Amino acid sequence: MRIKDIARLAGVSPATVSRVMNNNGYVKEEKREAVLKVIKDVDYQPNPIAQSLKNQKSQMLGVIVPKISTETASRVVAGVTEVARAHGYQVLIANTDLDIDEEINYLKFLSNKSVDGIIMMGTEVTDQHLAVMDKLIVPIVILGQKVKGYTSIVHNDYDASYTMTEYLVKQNHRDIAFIGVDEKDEAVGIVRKKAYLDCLNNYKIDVNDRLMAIGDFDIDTGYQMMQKILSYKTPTAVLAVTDHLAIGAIHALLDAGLDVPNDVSVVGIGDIKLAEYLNPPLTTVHYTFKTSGKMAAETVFELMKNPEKQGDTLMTTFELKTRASVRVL
Amino acid sequence: MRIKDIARLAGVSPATVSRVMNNNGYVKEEKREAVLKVIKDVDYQPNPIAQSLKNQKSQMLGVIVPKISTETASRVVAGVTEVARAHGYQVLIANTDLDIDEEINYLKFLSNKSVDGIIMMGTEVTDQHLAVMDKLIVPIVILGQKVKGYTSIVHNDYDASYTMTEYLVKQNHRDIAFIGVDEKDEAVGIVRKKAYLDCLNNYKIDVNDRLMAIGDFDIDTGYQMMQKILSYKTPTAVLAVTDHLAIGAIHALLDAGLDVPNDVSVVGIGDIKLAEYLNPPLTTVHYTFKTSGKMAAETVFELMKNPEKQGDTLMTTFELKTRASVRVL
DNA sequence: GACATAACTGAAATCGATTTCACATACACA
DNA sequence: TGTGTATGTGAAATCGATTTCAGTTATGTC
Repeated sequence: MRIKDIARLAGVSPATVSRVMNNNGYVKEEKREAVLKVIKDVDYQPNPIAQSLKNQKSQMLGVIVPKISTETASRVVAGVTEVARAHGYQVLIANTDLDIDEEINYLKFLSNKSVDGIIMMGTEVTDQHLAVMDKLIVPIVILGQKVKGYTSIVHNDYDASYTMTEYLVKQNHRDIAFIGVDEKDEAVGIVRKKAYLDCLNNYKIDVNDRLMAIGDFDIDTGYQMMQKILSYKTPTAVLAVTDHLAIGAIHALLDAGLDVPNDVSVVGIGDIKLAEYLNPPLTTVHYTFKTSGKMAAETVFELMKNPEKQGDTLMTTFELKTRASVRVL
Repeated sequence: MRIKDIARLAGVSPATVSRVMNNNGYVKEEKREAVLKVIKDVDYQPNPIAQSLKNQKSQMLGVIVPKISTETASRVVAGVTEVARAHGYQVLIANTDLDIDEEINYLKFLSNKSVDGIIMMGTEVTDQHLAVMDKLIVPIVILGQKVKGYTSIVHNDYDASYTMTEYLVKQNHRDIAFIGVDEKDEAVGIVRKKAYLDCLNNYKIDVNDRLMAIGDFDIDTGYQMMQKILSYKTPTAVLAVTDHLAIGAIHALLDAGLDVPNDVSVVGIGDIKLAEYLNPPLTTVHYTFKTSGKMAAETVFELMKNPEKQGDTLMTTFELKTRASVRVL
């Protein structure tokens, strides 16, 4: 069913049908009703692709995620889809599976008027990214990393990590181990570590390199890094920069015959869904990822109207979740 | 940059540029090179929307999910995107947030030649669904529920649940409580319960209604249902039809001063990522959701080539994961 | 050298909508 | 009764690609 068919059935021209559908221009009441009746009878829905071509907008938002199957990404996408739907938009998912080249390919592809706006959950933003982003004709919002000149929505990594560290200090911990990730990830790798270091310095606590370990994002890495630290010394507390790393650390401690939190306290960052159901329930920092997704989408719609507003950095809130994985010394 | 511009720059007609891009028809080697050079110089990428309109396919797959932020859904989507990418396809996410009306709206919208194939992760398939699905012109694959006349990919809910129950029986449990969900969800609500009942019957174990509770899908429900069962009697084992329900049950047991597994054994179904890191690690059934997503996508591509093949039911495998949450009596 | 066939090319039609433009009719006001 | 404005309508152009069709040139075969 094309608009031509509707026009024929209603005894009018395609132009009139279009006017009825889009509710603009003059249409005599009788004809309007005739058209609406036909539309209803045959359950006509206009071809969105033809509309996109003519209107020069696709009514689609592109979301580039490093790995859709993570809790963080899927919550962000949930937020984005919610806002998108409210604007009558669809969401196109570009799942890069942590492949940087794919990320750039998708940026190019999506930029190509195939979506009206892009939300990128970045881990690493390279010069290659910037080169492609510079040529983008649709607005883009970066989520999770701060990129100069582009609108970014960042989690308050510094304050979150600082608050978490400070919390341990205030529970009288002094031997606080650190399990982090590679510095390629600016927000998690660099910022969260800096906050840890700054906090220790502010409280005049010696920083001990051998109590610090760096690795990947997964639970296994948390386990191994914890083992590595234990082989040197048993700290009284451990700050892991993600909850998954914290889970790995807890298991390494348990396997080493230590009790959490009685022998060693452990905290994470992120507040994954199951954090409160772990044993012990994990003390961590709660980020509102779904809200970040909503913010990102709303900001993209903002930018679609006012492209010159590009460049702001918005910061999401966080909340300390104190649970049973920390002991007061 | 449109194809016309490329044509002008290369001194040929748009038709020739198209022939070069799509590698069909005759093009003299020199012209081909000239065109390719221009394409490369200006980094030309054809407008996918115009292509979709002309080619009558969008190179997009639509995925309707009840809730993208669940582990199951996001893993399925991960599988779908992987296969889609291999076929040069994009993935459109329709997140219904468990709203049945939205599900039907999306079906209508997507059917409208806006995607070339649909994958629906259904919970409940109503007559309204069927009415819309009947009119669909693009292939559809239903994931997680069996729907007559349509290609479905189902998890082997019956065998999984039966195997899980039988496992408990073989560990000499006889008082096996059951925590299920509403029957609106055919696969989880009906099939998994039937398997439990059949297994008990086959082993001549009396079924006790008061050891069975039905509710929603979340952890809290698991907690409450377990409390309800405990108020009647303390069973020796509990079968929860999802891992989340199992987690809720475990917490209710712990809060009631009972030990898992020494006082009560608990098993789930689904094997969420953290199942093995829970305390105790949860005995459950592992489903390959990402693989299901891949299968679904591959099947859709199959159906795009051979629409007459519609109607098959494919079953995914599962694997019993025996961990420490069960004790031998 | 004649004729068939292959190689090559671009103008124009097409996909399905929207919008401009030109034109027609109705209505108001002097 | 004329003139200006509001109302109403459809033919045709347009969005950016692909493809058919008709026509031209090159190549091969007898």
